Amino acid sequence: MVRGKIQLKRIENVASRQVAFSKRRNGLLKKARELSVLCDAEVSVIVFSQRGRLFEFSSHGMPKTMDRYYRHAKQLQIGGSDSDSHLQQQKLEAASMATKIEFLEQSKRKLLGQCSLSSYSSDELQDIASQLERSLINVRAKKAQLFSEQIRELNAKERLLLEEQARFCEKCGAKSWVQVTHEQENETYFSLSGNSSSEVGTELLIGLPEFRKF
Amino acid sequence: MVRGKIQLKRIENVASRQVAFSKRRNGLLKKARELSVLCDAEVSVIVFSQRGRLFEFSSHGMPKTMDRYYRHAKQLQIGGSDSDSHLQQQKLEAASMATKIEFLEQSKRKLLGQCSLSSYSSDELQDIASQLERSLINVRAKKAQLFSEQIRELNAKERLLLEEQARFCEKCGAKSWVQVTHEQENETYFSLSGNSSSEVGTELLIGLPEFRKF
DNA sequence: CCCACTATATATAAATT
DNA sequence: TAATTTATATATAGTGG
Repeated sequence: MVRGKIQLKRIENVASRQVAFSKRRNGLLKKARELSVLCDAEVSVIVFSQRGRLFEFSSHGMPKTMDRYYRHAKQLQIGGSDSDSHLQQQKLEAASMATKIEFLEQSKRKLLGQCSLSSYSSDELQDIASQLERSLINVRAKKAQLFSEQIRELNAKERLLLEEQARFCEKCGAKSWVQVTHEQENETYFSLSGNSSSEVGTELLIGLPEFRKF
Repeated sequence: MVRGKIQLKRIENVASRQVAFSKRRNGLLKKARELSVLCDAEVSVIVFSQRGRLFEFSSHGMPKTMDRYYRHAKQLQIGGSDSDSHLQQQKLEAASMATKIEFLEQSKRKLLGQCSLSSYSSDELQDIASQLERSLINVRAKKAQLFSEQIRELNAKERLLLEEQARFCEKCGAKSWVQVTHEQENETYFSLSGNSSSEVGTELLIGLPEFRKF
């Protein structure tokens, strides 16, 4: 900008960088305010300095803008299904993927220390990843099967108990409280045990620790 | 700025306003990019035009920055918390979460293996792998917890049945077949439900060959 | 960290095409 | 409607407090 064009790359000198940050940050926020006022637009700017200090401008309030941003993104995804929108979808997905990768990179530092898989080749790591995927499916299937068996056993036993109890009741001419409640709740409790394992993906993502926080 | 200072107020002429919006919007986004690159800062800009079109810049990914913003705001809030700022926090959190959901759902398919992962670096693949690993654990824990709860319910019900039946037996002076078999098998079948449910999955998983590799 | 100065690069309002 | 030009306002790197 002055006395020598700047290069569009990180300023290496720390002091210069800090000064430039201060000036340009103010400039950016000023421009943002001008844009919002002059052109009647909704503008939000978020800036984090290297040391984590927050600077912001928001013409309509940050939550409102963030909310609108979310709704806009959602709309784009739902959008029509012409031939062209497929390309857009691809682009969106690619962008999302990059975003997701950033998330993973970020959460790595937070949640895990560095382990030493970095010596593996890309292909090897890909193999590991897909293997883990298959493992997940196998494990889930196996576990589901095991638990389902247990539950089936319990159900069978309970049926026996109920039948026997029914016989007792017949003899005694009374109806037990337990029998009544069981009839009410049986359906709800055991509907899960028979489901398939094909929806691994959804559950997997939902299970992400970072994701849970929100 | 040119040929007459601008006033910091809405441009009334519609055409002029739109032209100004286009130019200033580009300028703002450029400045934002420059700030992020030159000063190594995390910068996000969201602009909605009057007609609702979205323009954005985000140096580190919009969800990440929104997430960081939310967490930062939350931190600040710890000091004084009036009822209004709490509501705003809720909204912020919701918006942040929703955006994150959007991005995660969009990228779900790709991450879970339908695209070739070979274009990613070793580190990135490592992230994905360990994320899957941790996700696996979470999913497993959740499932185990769910099933354990079911089993615990069943056990509780069965105890009730048995007690009631015992009372019947007392009256009738007989011992039922079901009661006998239950006494034999109770230990084996139901040992899971008594102790902590979180360990069920781990034991299961460690026993599987696929998991050992990681 | 912020302020002030200055020389220059950039941004942009308005006119033109 | 959008690109190009022009003239001027603004932003800002470098410098010194």
